[in-house]
Amino acid sequence: MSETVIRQVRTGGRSARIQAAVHEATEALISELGRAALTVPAIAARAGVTPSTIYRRWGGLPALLADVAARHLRPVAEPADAPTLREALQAWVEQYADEMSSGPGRALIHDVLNGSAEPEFTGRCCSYTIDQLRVISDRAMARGEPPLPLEEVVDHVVAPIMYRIIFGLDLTDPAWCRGLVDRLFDGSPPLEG
Amino acid sequence: MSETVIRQVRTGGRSARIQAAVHEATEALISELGRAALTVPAIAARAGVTPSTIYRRWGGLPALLADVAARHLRPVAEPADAPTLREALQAWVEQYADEMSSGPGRALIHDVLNGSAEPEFTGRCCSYTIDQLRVISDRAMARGEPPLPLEEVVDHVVAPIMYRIIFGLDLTDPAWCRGLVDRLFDGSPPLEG
DNA sequence: TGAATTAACGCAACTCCTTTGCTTTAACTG
DNA sequence: CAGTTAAAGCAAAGGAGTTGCGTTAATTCA
Repeated sequence: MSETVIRQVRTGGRSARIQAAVHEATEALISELGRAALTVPAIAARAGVTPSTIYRRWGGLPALLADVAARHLRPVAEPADAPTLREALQAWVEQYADEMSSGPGRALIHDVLNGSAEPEFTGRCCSYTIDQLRVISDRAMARGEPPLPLEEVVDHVVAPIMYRIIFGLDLTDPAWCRGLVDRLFDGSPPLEG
Repeated sequence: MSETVIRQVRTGGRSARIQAAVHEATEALISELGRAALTVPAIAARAGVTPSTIYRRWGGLPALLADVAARHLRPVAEPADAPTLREALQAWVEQYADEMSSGPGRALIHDVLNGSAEPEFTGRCCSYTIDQLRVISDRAMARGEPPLPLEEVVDHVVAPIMYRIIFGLDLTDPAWCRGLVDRLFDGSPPLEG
């Protein structure tokens, strides 16, 4: 016997204000103390809020960090344009790999993955990536070029990069990233060649 | 002025016994209570150990879970053999994807990634994968077939699968996994085709 | 083999994160 | 503008995590 309770969410004034204050406080304390010394009570104090508010809204520190990280991973600008589709993707991949493999980038990814078992925050990150790729693809189509096969780009360009970052492997060779894009455009030879 | 202290680690009797007891207790409590209700004191009590022992040796619950998970992710057997290299890889990928995308598999991966910023446990998992692929490759070479390009297999077969699992995407289409291997062996066409 | 050394565990006290029941505030509804 | 009820504040209780110190036992070396 389960009652379906309609629970309306309040998005207005105070809630929005507190969310902003908590996010701000979190970012400030991360840069001041680092993640090691970060605690919910400390964030609450900085934000002018009681700890129980954070615990009830976010559930705990990992979920809060994931929320903040996911927000940071949202691209601030549209991907750079370039004369050709290949060059545009090349440029985007280079920047993507640089940002994600940097110290702060790895920390953000770590935070997002630690957030929760629920794919709430990870899903957001995937969407950001797809959105960027779609912009690049649409611009190219407007010039008469073929569209990007988005799924293949994710599988064979984005995934290899993220795999190495997530599993702590080096990503210092810029030529390797370019090779991923080249392989996508030029095709790959059958085995044994 | 830094003193380099040689700190020898003790691997003998008691340490090994306690490590085994703690691992056993962890696994038992995971299946009894689930990860949500899991705590270090509970594990310590079950293992007949004081909590401080666990905190000092592992550092905390996430690191302990990562250690246990990494141990579980170690392959129990050599990969299945098959008449040809392609079939052997095909079979391995199918099993790999099945195990990793299952509920328990995703939980183990999550635990390993949450373990620590240090690539201690993630590195182990990568090694397991590479080792399995190397076995498949070596067996094929003994039959006169070409070796597997290990790095390419990781980049274009393993990475796409792991990316989808880690970011909470579906992985229900077995044909998609086969397609990854086919693409590796048959090559991929250049764009715009 | 046996004594010396010291890494690792047990114990206990302490700190403070986390949870929870209740009250108060203020966002939404009609 | 009054009524309803999410969401925040407050405070107390519970429990996770930390640390200093004594004890145990693994390792080394004579």
